Amino acid sequence: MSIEHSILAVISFQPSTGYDIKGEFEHKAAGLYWGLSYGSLYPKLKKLEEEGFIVTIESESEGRRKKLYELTAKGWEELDSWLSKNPAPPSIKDELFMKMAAWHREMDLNLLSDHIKERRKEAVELLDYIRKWKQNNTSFINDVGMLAIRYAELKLEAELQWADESILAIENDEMPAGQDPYNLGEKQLERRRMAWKKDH
Amino acid sequence: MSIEHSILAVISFQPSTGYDIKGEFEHKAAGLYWGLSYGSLYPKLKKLEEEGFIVTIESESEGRRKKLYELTAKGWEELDSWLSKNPAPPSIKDELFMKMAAWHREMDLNLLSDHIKERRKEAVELLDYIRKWKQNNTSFINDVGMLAIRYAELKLEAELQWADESILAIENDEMPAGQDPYNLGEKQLERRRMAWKKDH
DNA sequence: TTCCGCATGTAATCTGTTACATGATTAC
DNA sequence: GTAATCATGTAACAGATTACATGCGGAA
Repeated sequence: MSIEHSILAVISFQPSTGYDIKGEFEHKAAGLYWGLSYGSLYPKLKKLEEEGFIVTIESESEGRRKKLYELTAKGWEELDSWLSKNPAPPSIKDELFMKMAAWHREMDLNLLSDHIKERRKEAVELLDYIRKWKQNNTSFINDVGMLAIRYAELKLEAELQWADESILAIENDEMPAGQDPYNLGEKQLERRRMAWKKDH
Repeated sequence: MSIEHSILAVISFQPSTGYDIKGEFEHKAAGLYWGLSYGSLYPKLKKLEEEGFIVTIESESEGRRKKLYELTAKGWEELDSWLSKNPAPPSIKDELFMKMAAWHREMDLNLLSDHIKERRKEAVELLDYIRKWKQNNTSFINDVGMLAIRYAELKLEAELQWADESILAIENDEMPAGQDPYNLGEKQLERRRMAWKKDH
């Protein structure tokens, strides 16, 4: 039920429309927590209203069709109870990690270093965005929020450090030594050759 | 199609059964890349075989029913092509981050520090697991794989550092200053009180 | 002989996205 | 006047999980 709670969290900052909420997930969050699409957002808002966690406090204002949602007492209680519960461990899906784990001897290392450079670029951009955000004098960020931003910053700095180290290692051919007790690396090459012969 | 590729990647290490693959995602990966359930694994293996990326090389061996899958030439090609493509940016879903962003003045900070301590504990365990893994002399890890492990290590170390910093900050009441240009913090408390009065 | 690990699979369900449909307001 | 942004919503589809169903082999 985590997405529903995130919606309650966004509304807790200030009464918001579905559109506002989507924006909050798109920009502020940029890569730090997950996004959501209108296709799931609007049905969920409807459900949260039916269940009494939120209410529409404004509708069809100034000729323009819009619904501003606000938390009810029940909504605040639910938010507090969610905040109190131990958060689930982070779930990370990192294709770069998977690809490195699967990288094999016949793959060009320059390709990998391109991937890492690209990742580095993304990290620099995000880091830049976050650093501006925390002193833009526009967003509401309380002291705990600052701790959260520091969390994101440290992780990105670690990513950057790793990227620099790794690019250097690849370019200077100073890769760390692996381990291969059953000689699977050699067997892998052999299996590849076999597959090739068989299928061609 | 990323999960399918991860399956090909696991088989590339050595011919594997569905059960083996599940295990690889469960243990080795522990929090570093995503898991998958039998409910999606077996249908995908079937599909990959139908499409000619993998073949069954052994079946019903030693009386026991089992299927060992191996990559075909087409499978190796698909794997190489996937490795060559720029990996998608990592997707992170971190409830702790969301909760901190939503933390408000009426919430007890000791609860938050408990959450962070729990997170710290998880990070220590994972770090310990990874450090043992990279010198267990049992797993096949090549030089690029070592780079991947270093990646995970650095991120976990950053997490640890942040946790220590943050717990200290909370306990010594030395929280970083936030920003609140529109005084939303005060308004939030007022909105809470209003909701309470209205609904009770 | 009973439990645990190995091993495969399906059906119901849940959760979310993409693409589509609609329309008002605002900035250029 | 026209493009971008604000704004809400649905239907078809994609993707994955949970729970269930089955059964062998080895260890205690």
